[in-house]
Amino acid sequence: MSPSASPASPRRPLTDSPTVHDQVYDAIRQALVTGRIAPGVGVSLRSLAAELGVSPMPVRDAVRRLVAERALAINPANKRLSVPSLTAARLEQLSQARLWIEPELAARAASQADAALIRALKAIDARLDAALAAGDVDGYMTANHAFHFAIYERAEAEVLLSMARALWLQIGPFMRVVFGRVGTVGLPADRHAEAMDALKTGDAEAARQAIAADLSDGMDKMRVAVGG
Amino acid sequence: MSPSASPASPRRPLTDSPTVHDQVYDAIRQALVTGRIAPGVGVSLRSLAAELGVSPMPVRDAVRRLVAERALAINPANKRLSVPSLTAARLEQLSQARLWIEPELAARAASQADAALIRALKAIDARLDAALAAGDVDGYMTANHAFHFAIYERAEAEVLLSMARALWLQIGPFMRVVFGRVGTVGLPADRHAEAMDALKTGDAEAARQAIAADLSDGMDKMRVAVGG
DNA sequence: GGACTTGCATTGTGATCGCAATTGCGGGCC
DNA sequence: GGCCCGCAATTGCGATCACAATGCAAGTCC
Repeated sequence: MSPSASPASPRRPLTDSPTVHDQVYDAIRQALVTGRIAPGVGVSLRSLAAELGVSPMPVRDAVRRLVAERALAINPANKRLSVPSLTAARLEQLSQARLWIEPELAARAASQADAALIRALKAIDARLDAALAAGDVDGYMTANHAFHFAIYERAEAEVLLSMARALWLQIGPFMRVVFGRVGTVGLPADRHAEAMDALKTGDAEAARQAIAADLSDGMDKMRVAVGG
Repeated sequence: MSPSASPASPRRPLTDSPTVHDQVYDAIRQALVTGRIAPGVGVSLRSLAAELGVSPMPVRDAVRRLVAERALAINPANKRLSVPSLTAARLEQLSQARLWIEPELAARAASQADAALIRALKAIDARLDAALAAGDVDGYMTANHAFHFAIYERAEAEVLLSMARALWLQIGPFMRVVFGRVGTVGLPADRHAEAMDALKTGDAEAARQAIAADLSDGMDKMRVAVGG
């Protein structure tokens, strides 16, 4: 694979406003969340760089960042990197962490919510339903992510928010497994309606419960998809 | 800054077994935890590299890693990096996260504890007391860190363990503030004894309570040091 | 005398080069 | 025919170079 062999589609004006590093980071992040990089298989730094049309340097930086966020794993012996394998133990720990952090963020956001947030959430939820009806897995997952973090960002809790981001990044491959096996059907958005109601009335505890229930629903599905 | 130290020295004991990146990472990490880098002041990549006698490249990698772990912050405008400032909101969030994750790790470790662990903990606690008596702040903090993570590593929960590590890294500067103002006195190690007893008997709930109490003690002190 | 502007030094970023180590594979040997 | 050794390609790591942007400071003009 020669470095000058793929200027076809990935050759983009990468040097716009953000740095190349950020673009590479987002690209790999997206590839991870959408499951384009299968867990277990090893990927090489140079191949990624060639695929993105940049030098290995920003790729290395992005990979280090993702490794620090536990979204990528690196074999100590090989030094080769791969996606962490999906084990029941990992899923259980990630679920437990999410079940504490994310309801907390929702509860904090309840006191900060306003009409604009509710409107934005309704719009996102509409996109989510549309993607669900169309069987658009990527669209559903994007909208679901947007819905949750539109809430969480209102909590004004930067530390917890960054932890939630890291958890979503790690649990992305699991989500892909869910939709790959059981499909997008059977994932009701009722919890989202409950969450929006709670935010509208500023009820922190109700928001906490709604998000906790939403997470539990999704994680139960992941559990059956992974564990058996 | 004196880059004439050894910018091009071909043979250094640095290239032993671990990589230069890891050494730089550990060096900056230690500097952060021990408070050698004061919060708010900006540090430069090249100055760090010159100080460590390496090229800016592994320093950049290490800094990216630390930024991803929220141990360092980077100004979006300046692009210059600094230690995150110590705010009450940050401390409160970090405390809340620790209060959930670390007792959980202790509880999980309770079922895995054996005599060897207890012996190791006793040795660490002895070093801790010695440092406390001698007024050795660095020694105390090192021993305290070792005590907690000797327990946590027994939990066999890699995800939660890495989260705990990141939290300690972020809360390090706060700890330095505590010892800079109120000194090392008045930090009883009784909770450590409680924790060891709980681990010895395999009592998960007692271990959880002991670690939670230990954290609460320390964080109360940080709270008064920062907020008041 | 004070504020603005212009010049230089410094910083972060990205690319290319060189090096050591590991992997994969082909040929030679038993 | 199977196993083992050795060579080549690939990979990651670190250094150096080059460039754009920012910070700082001295000089200049009002």
